[in-house]
Amino acid sequence: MAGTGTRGRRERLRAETTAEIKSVALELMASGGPGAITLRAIAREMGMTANAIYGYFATRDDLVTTLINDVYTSLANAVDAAWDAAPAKDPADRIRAWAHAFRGWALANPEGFRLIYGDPVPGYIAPEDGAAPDAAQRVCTGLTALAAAAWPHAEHLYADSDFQWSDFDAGLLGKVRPAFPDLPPAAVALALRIWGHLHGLVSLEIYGHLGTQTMSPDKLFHEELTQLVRSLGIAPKA
Amino acid sequence: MAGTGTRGRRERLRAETTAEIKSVALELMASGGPGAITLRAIAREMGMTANAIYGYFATRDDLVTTLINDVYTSLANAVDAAWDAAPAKDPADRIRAWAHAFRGWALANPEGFRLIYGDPVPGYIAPEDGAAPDAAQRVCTGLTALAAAAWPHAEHLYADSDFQWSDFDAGLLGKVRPAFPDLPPAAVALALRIWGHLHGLVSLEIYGHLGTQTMSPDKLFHEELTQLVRSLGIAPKA
DNA sequence: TGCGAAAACTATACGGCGTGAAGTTTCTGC
DNA sequence: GCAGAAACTTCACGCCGTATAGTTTTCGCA
Repeated sequence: MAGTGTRGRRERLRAETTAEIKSVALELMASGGPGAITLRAIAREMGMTANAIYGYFATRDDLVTTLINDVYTSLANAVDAAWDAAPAKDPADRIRAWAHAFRGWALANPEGFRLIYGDPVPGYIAPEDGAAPDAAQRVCTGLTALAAAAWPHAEHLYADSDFQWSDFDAGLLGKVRPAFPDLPPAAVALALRIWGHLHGLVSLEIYGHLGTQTMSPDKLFHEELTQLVRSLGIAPKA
Repeated sequence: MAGTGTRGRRERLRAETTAEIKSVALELMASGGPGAITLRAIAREMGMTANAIYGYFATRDDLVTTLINDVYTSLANAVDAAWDAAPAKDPADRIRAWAHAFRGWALANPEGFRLIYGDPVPGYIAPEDGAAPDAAQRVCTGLTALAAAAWPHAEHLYADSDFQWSDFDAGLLGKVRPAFPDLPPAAVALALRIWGHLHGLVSLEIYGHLGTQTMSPDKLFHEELTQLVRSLGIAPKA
């Protein structure tokens, strides 16, 4: 009995230290950008030696990967929650809610956005599996739900496109097709296009390229959503 | 006479060395990403000491700034050339040419794209003036020309939007308004939106986020252009 | 033509980085 | 109580940017 208790204690301490490392790393990223994530800085902040961290993460890239996983999951949670919270009966509102959640999360976590979608740290190479790709697929699945909501209105726009299922990643389709059995491949293309549109505007804004051209990125994004909803054939809300 | 000749010689040598530094830096960037741009690596490649480079660039950030200026100018030249080469009488073709030039340049110079639109090197802070912002405005001006070409067809979509001139950067307007005197503020918003759309798709592709979802980014981008031209009210080419 | 100055470059050094190897302390389970 | 594992430190290496001081090459002018 005491044995399992003490083993639990050690594991708990380990988990706490791991959490603290990640938390400190996120703080450093928030204050100094992804480039500020250094093992030595983290260790300094925690009163340890840099090498002590190697007991928790095999390499700095491993730590970054874990952070990306956490951050991407947080983004996926945010947009999923917004989608679920919006009334299902109004596709336009749901789309707007999703998009605003996406941009809102990015503006609230600009360094996280950079970590996910930009160059995180020089030389870092993202692994092909793990929580981050899963979260990316959750985001894409959410986008497809968005496209599915609009598809009855937008279908005619894709009458002469020729997308095949083989144009898309099997992993993504494995989640999407069971959820939306009636959706054609072109609807996935629409989802990716919408992703591109939103990502582009938010990305330009986060990286400061939009701020040098317009004073009202808010208004521009709002206009984007208005036009998006309209182009999907859903009547805009009054 | 000999004096001016020899002075010219020294200046020429200096210019050649400067050019070689930039060229080597671009090679390093192409092979190892923006993070591979290190003074020591450049010097090693050139058979010099790292400190010798300080005679040409005050700091590494200065070198990076110069590279960004060059690269951004090259992008602006590419899209401008494509625009000028396309027949003026067909707005749809011109828009497609511009967009394909944009994506083509990005795919041909992915590291350059990252250098311009991503985090170049950790801790680097871009200056507010110089050739790069100028090139950015050239790109935006080109985009506005694109929006202007489509405006007669697209105007009705913006009937109930409320953009003001004060929503946009004075520097940009200084170039845009004289060139297109009849264009309303909403057309600039349209230009920025188009920029966002194209940038988003290309950015996702360059950073590898699109490749994990679709096997045919080409097809997706082509579809984007088809829908873009259609949404602008220009009849798509058969 | 020769000399003082300026420009180009090297040598050395400092602190920060990721990381590997080896040693030390602390805790755990039998 | 003690073997062993886990946590952590110390030391080391090579990389980076960059500041300072010293050296060599080149130039302009008398």
